[in-house]
This record gives sequence, C-alpha cells and structure tokens, in this order.
Amino acid sequence: MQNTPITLKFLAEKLKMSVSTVSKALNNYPTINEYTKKRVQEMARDLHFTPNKSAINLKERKSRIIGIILPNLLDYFFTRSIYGVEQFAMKNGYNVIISQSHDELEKEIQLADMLLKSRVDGLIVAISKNTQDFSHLDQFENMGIPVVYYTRNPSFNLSCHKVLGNTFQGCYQATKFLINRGHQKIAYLGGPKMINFTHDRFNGYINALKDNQVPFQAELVAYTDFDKENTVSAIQNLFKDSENMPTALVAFKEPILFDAIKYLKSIHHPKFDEIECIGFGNTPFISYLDSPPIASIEENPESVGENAIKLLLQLINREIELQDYQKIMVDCQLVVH
Amino acid sequence: MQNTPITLKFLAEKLKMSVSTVSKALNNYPTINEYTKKRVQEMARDLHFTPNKSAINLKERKSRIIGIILPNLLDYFFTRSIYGVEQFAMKNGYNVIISQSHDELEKEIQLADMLLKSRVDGLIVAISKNTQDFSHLDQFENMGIPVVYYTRNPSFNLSCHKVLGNTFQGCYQATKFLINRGHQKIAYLGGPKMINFTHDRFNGYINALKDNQVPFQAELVAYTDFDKENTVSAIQNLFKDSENMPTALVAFKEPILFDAIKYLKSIHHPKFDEIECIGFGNTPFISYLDSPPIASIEENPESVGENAIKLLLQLINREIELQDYQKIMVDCQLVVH
DNA sequence: TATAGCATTTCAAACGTTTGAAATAATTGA
DNA sequence: TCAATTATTTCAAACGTTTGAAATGCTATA
Repeated sequence: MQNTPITLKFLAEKLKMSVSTVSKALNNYPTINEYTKKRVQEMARDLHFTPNKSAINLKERKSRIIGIILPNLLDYFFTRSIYGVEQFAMKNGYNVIISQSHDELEKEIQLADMLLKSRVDGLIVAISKNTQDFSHLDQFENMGIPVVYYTRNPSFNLSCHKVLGNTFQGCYQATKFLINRGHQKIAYLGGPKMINFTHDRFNGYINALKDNQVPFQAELVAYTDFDKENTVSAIQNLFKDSENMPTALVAFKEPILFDAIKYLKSIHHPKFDEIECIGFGNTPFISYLDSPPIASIEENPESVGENAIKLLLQLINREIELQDYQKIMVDCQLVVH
Repeated sequence: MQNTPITLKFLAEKLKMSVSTVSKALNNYPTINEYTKKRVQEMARDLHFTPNKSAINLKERKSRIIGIILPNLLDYFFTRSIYGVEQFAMKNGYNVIISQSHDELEKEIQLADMLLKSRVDGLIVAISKNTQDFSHLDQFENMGIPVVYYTRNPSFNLSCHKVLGNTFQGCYQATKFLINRGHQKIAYLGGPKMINFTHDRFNGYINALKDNQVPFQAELVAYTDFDKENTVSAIQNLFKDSENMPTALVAFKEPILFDAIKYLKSIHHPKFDEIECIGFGNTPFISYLDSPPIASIEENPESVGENAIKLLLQLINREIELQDYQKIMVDCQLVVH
C-alpha cells in the first residue's frame, strides 16, 4: 500500500500537459486558460495532490519555521500563549519550534544559536529574567530575520517589536476594585525587578491609588522573584507592622500569590479572613484553594500569542518594514470569583 | 548586513574544488583524501556553514517533521511529556508539530488529516477519550508512516506501538502504601472507562488489596470523567454508607482528586482529617492545598515522551521493523509529601 | 494570403543537496 | 616504460517546485 506521493509531474503526465502549466494552473496564473485550470484543479483534488513543502521552501529560500523562546512551558501563561501562536502559524503554513530557556540567559543564548542555525524565518521571544545584553537576539535582525518580543521584553529599548499584555491597565483595575470594596491599605507584591512589566504593574497600582485619593505608602510595596523563600520574606515585610497591616494585596503572579496566602494562613494572621487578594493569571487551580483570591486578572495569553505571530508574519512578508517598530497591547480583564 | 547563507557551492568555489567533493568531505566519505577533508571541514566551520534542510529533505524525500496529537496541553502530564519529545527530536534534526484534540474525536480526525497532508515522517498520538475507530490513524501506517501511541492507546489492539506509564505498578504501590498505613477501607476513583489505563490502574489497586489480604468491596469503587459534577456524584456514592466509609482514596488523576477533596471538605465530613488520599500526577499545585494528598504518583511524563520519540525515530529509520510491534513501560514512583 | 497581435503553453534554469558512475591522477608491479 | 591497480575527484542527474523567456497556435486584419 506504499503509494508514492502525487507530484506535479505525475499530474502533468496524467493530463498530458507540461509541469509548468499544471503549476501555473494550480497557482491561478491569469495566462492559463480557464478550462485548463478547471481540469487541473479537479484532477489535483481527486488525487489528493499536496505540494511538497521542502521543494517550495527550497525554491523560495524559506524554511517556513518560526522559532519561539520562552522561559517555561509549565507556566500557564506561556502554555496558553503557545496555543494562539500554533493555531495561527499552522493556518499560514508555518511550523513552530518551541524552546524553553528555563529563565537562564546562558540557555537562551544556546537556543538562539540553535534556531539561527535552523534558519527560522522569524523569532518570537519572551526573554529570561536575566537578559540585559541582546546581541544573541540582535543577530537575527542583522540577518533580516524579524524578531517579536512578547510579554517579557527590553522595556528601555524602543527599537524592537513588542506584543504585551496591558498590564498597567490590569493592575489599575484590580487596585481600583479593591478600593471600591473599601480597602485603604492595599499592598503590592511585585515580581523580579529585571522583568519589565513589574514596573508597569506597579504604575497601574500607584495610579489607581492616586486617582482614588488613597494615600500611597512605601511600606506596602515589596518585591520577590519566583523563589518561595523570597516571597515569604517579602510578605513578612509587608505585614510586619501590626499598627499598619494591609487589608488587601495585589500580586504580580498567581502561584506567588498562593505562596503568600499560604504563609499568611500558616502564621494564623488574626484578620486573615478579611484580607482580600488579587493576582495576575486566572489559573484554573484557584477553585481548589480553601482561601481563594477574591478575583484574578485575566491576561488573555492566547490573544497575546496570536498577536505576536500575526505581527511576525507581516514582518516576514515585509508587509511591515523591519525598522517600523510596532508595539501592540492586549487588554486584561478582572475576573471576580 | 543582509548576508546570503553559505552553500556548498560557495565553499567549493572558495576551495577551488567541486561541489561533490565538498559534500562528500563534509559527510566523511572514505573515498575523500584526509587532507582534503580537513581543509573542507575547517573552511565550513570558519564560515559557519549550515546545510540547507529543505534541500536535504527534498533529496531524501523526508520532511523531518514529527506530528503529535494529544488531548490538551493544559494537562501537566502532556505539557511535561512534550518536553521529552522536543528535546530528543531536536537533537536528531527533527521538528515537532504539536496539536490538541481537546479530547474530541472529530477534531482528532481533522488533525490527523492535516498532519498527513504535512507529510510528517512519523506520528505520536495520545487518543481522545472517545476514539474507538482508528481508520484516521491507520492510514499513516498504510502509507509506511510509523505511529507510536503514548499513554492513551487502544488497549485491545496488540498491533500497534505503545509507550505508556506503568500505571498498574503505580497504583499498586499507592494502594499498598495506604494499606501499610493501616487503612482497610480504601476507595478507588477511576477515570473514563473508555481510557485504557483506567483498568490497569484498577487492577493495580485490586492486586495490592489481594496481596495484602484486604477484602475487596465493590461499593468502594466509582468512576468519573473530567467533569466536576460527575466527580462529585461519584464521591457521594463512595461515601454514602455511613457504616462503611472509606478511610482512604486512590484517584486516577490529581485535579479530579482535588475536586473530591474539596467536596468532602465542603460537606464537613466528620472524619475528614483522617482520610488519606493519593492521586496520579504529582502536580506542583499540591503545595498550595490546605488538605493536600498524603502522597502522589509520579508518572515521569518526560521519560514517557522521550521513549515515544526514541521508538518513533527507530521506526522511521527502519532500525525496527514497522510490523515488529513494541510495548514500552515507564515505571512510576510514589512521592510522599 | 501573409502578418500582426494575442492567448496559451512549454522550455529551461534555478533553489542546495546527494550519490552512483565516469574520469582523472597517482602508485605499483612487471 | 607501460599497463594495471588503486586513490581521489568530478560529472551529471535527481529530488519537486516556480517563473521569466521563448515558442506555439489561433484569430483578425490589411
């Protein structure tokens, strides 16, 4: 049953015409007679002709491969974002190579080199938390291969394409929501300072306070990274002053928020039941928590991913100039549980 | 800076020799003079020559693409398994197309057709919970394209390649662990009956009981699918007889176990604190639960994925005959929390 | 009836590799 | 010194497409 795949040549022989006529008919060239086109297209359909991608790619000097570098697939944001990317890429005849940097710069550099060797047509990247030098990524642009930064990006650098969640707006909404519920002492637990959006979120928090006449207190702000001990000590700091305890908390990421909640519960914080929390993520595990956050900030990762691949394909096809740097924002929603 | 990629032809011109000599030197042909080889290989290295995959694939009539069909990337088992697959595939020059069936047969059929059209060199698949007819997957084998079933597979069918967790052994261990802790009334909450390993796990449970002289009671067994209401009613069933309440529970999957725990807690089950649970998965969220399972069954998804791709590559390279059906088991470990 | 003009089809080269056969060069033995 | 042998290199076709240029066939006009 080992049937050889149908080629243009095979169709041409069957139809007693030349390979180029068949090719042009299938690609709807205006110089080809309408009746001929119909005959060719029907035959192609009947025999389930599928053009050989390798041949086309060779001819067009493309690989039709998109590279993705992201920190970690076990993070729901990234897993979900991949979905948006793959769907759209596939629809447009592109394949995707997903690679994980494990949030390490060195690994990220390795992966970049590997993808460059694979001759990807474009790159989508969420940088590691330690990435400050970008030469391993700049080399793509230098070779005319477009790069789109998504979510995590070099915030100081305006000369690159970016797709990101409107994390300012998300944090603003969450803070405002808590203010409207009567909270005046709202703590903010930020992420690694190296990650750009940590600051956008902080600004959303600050602005919500200001716009609603809630005084800002520096003691109510702390930072952590993805490390549990760090989170615990940050929380200890936020809650150390018994006179001035926060009654609400906005955290930069849900698993970290869960660590915080767990800690507060473990020390039998006297007013634990009154504390209201919100984190970024909207992860499905919330429903299993005994003391779930009152709301979540939904970041729409699928949409972020889809916007990134859309932009990248436009750059690949030179529908947008490589130097015409774009910045796309995807709004967040507050989901009340 | 738009530099054209280095080709064999370019190297040949630089070295003043023919393209075929260069090609053969790089591929270490014995007929090529050692000194020539050295010169070519050095030049190739210095100029960062990377062979054009499309050209090789065209020549070798391969796509170097592996297709994967799985139910859902948001399931930690599958996300983790992907990691094993991608790593190994990449190392061997293969790309991977990941596609999600969302546990729907119809979507699975669509994806299979899509992947067939993409001319994948091989397929790794975890079937949907409703897949009973396999014609959409059989067509691959009929065309000489190997298929490896992983985790979820047609258990009744011996004529296919399988890689799966030793879910019998995992469940046996978990049950035995609970027996050793003094439990005599251990409930078993199984998954969808259509999924093959539901029964393997059940057998592990049964055998552990038997081997340790614990009487089997049919009332202590219930089944659910991934639906929350279903789980709740299964749990209600298991705990309905106040005379004969289980004191321990083995569940086929962790998120479902979490649903069960949540329900038992919500009804203020009198002996809730004494009930000990174990589920498959070992998901990281366990640490956030107030009443976590006492242990987890680690299924080593990365290893399952890696074994699947290893087998598939052997089949693609015909190191193993297509008809020489393999079955590979990956052991589980009990992780006590 | 030749010919300009158009519609349609075909030719042929190219994309970058691989590889068996053929050609060439170097070495050996008589 | 010359043929035979062996080592090494090159030729040329192939993989399946695309595409500008060239060729063909046809119609209409002078």
